Amino acid sequence: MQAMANRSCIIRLSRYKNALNRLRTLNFVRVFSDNLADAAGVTAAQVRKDFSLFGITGNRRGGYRVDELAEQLNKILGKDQLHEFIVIGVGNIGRALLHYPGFERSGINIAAGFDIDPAKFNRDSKPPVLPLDQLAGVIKSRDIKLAILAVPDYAAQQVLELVLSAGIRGVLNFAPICLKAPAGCVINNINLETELENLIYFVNAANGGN
Amino acid sequence: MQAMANRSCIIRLSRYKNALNRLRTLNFVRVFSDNLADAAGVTAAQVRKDFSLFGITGNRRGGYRVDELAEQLNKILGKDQLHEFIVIGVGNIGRALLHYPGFERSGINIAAGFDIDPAKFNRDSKPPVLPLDQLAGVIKSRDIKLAILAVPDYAAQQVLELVLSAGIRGVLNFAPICLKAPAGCVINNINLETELENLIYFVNAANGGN
DNA sequence: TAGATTGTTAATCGATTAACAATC
DNA sequence: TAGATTGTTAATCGATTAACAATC
Repeated sequence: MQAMANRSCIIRLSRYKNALNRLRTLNFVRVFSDNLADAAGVTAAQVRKDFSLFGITGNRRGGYRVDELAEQLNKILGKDQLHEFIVIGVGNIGRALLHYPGFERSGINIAAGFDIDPAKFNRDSKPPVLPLDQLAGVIKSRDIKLAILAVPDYAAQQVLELVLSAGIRGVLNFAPICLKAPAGCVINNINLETELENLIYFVNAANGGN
Repeated sequence: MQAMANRSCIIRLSRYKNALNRLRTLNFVRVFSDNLADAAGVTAAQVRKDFSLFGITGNRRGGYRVDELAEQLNKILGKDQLHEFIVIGVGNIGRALLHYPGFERSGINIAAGFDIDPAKFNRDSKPPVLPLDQLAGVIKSRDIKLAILAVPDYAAQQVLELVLSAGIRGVLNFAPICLKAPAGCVINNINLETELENLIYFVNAANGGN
């Protein structure tokens, strides 16, 4: 249906969606590209361009209906269905994600955590924490397609291959190593150290650095 | 000295730097733009272009010396000095970051955590967790310029203003709201829900969606 | 209708890539 | 020297922005 959208475009759609949700709680009925642009920190032309890419149309003169627009964006972003994730590696970051309260209200469910350390196992916790050798079984029996990787760098590549062979199609990787996505699989990397280095660079550039 | 580098460019520099560190442990002496390109998932031309932006030169025919290059990248990325951060909001994410082991070995020190909940206070823990009203004092007395924000969305804007007025110049924001950077201050946002939505979109686009 | 906003096309801008002379 | 790789310029590519006719 639509042409190819890149990562930046989809991130903007998420921002528009979040802005709309706020407008919805304020009982707004209509919104203009101008308003969404302000909320998302982009230009109005960009908003309309993004919408046109997905065939989203408004009303010349009357803008967009908040509820209709929210529904269309939700559908594009998969918010109209529940998504099940697993978390692999229950260390600092993994544990935080297992219990992150923001996921529940946004259609994201953490089915289970996995670790190699028996001290971390807990079959009865809210998302259970299970041994790694049960990973393939859980993925297959519950048909899970999405995983969050929060293992140490030296284990990341091996664990990646394990989850991919078990049927995972998308991975959000927190391990501090840049994993490459094989064909038919999507990998997004979040590297905390890199993010901080980035911040440090631009703070230096803005202040001392110039 | 150098022209303006954008976020993508600096992220690539971090990747080159990480690749170099791995080469260093393997006792490599020289490296070619080609090798770094493979490691970072970019083209060799991109590597040389990035270097040229920062006046980094190699040896026509002999590539780059691993140790020299690593040193130059480290300097650009501020790895030649220790950086002190504070963490505001000691919930799931905040607590994970307070104790994230990866920071220590990369020149990043978490000076303290802050929260409003007295149950979280702990003056004696490794990074201490202090009440919010001590925030301005700590920032000023230790001349801290960098903060990680991990508070709920409704508190984020207010806390941002608090830390900025206390002297913070750079913020890594995990609160699920897009904070805008006033002039002279850098804000990088990491929105976990947005990241997962992004992943979901591209997994759908790669499989069902087409 | 008159006025305001969309949807889309064309222009601009910036970043990536290709190419190749310089040179180690 | 001959061969290989850099450093840089020019070409390409893609994304953002501007502009404006369509139209509610």
